[in-house]
Amino acid sequence: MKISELALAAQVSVKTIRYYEQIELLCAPVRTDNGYRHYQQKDIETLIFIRRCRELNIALDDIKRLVDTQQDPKSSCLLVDNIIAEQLARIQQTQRELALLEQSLATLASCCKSHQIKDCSILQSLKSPSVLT
Amino acid sequence: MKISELALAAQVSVKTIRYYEQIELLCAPVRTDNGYRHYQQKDIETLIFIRRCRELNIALDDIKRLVDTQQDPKSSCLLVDNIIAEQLARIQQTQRELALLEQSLATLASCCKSHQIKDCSILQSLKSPSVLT
DNA sequence: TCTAAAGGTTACAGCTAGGGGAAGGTCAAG
DNA sequence: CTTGACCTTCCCCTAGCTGTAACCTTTAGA
Repeated sequence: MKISELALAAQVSVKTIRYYEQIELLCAPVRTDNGYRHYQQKDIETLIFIRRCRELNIALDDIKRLVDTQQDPKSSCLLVDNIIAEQLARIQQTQRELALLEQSLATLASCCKSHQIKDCSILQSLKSPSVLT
Repeated sequence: MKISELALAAQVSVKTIRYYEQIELLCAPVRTDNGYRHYQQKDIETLIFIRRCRELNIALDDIKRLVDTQQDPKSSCLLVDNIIAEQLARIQQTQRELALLEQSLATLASCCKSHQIKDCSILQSLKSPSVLT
């Protein structure tokens, strides 16, 4: 199948497919006589797997490791477990940070009762250190 | 004062100060005879303001608008209110997305009881569409 | 048969918000 | 006089793509 057909089947853009090949996340496919990339059914599965991982916000480097791991059916699950666990930990950490940000912003958003810049409590707060400590 | 002194006073790296000047977020300072940048007291305040905004994850473009707005003390607070409100909305949206991600990852992390890749439930789940729908 | 649109190819630039490091000029202390 | 710390400009690097240009191939319609 051609690249646009793979893109449609896996719900990934043509640009992205070529990018994945460039960073060697996807193997370079055979070419037809006219130089067009020619893909196999198996590539759809791989690409869908990659898309799922991306939807979980897993970094391309880690996805590469996951794809490689699957080449050897006898290898251990440890790598897989670790990548998922670390990703979960990262997301939880980000959530904690965003919760603090949300607090600060919510406080800030509700503090301005003025209409002119010179009296704006938001700007006052951003100039003094009280907001973020 | 010299750039390193400004950097210390505002708790921002020298690199970052030069970058802010380059993107015209900070005004280019006067130069001393040897070509060194020479800053005023006022620059410390501006830079601290910018740093506070960055700590709230506000984009440099928006910060630029906030800095510009402060030049005219008679202008309205609307812009300020909007930027803060939009930033709050963005962060809340990201929080909702991360909560979904966390769910998926947590489910995934706990599902693998195998030790070999070929039986790994995590990989199985990532190949089937069930995880993310 | 000619032509125009649609789709393929490569290569380069750009996005955020800076960080790293090279090559060279300047300044103060010992 | 030299050494080390600091200053300058310049360009490349990050992640994960997306946009654009220039060019080639295939396909459908007049």
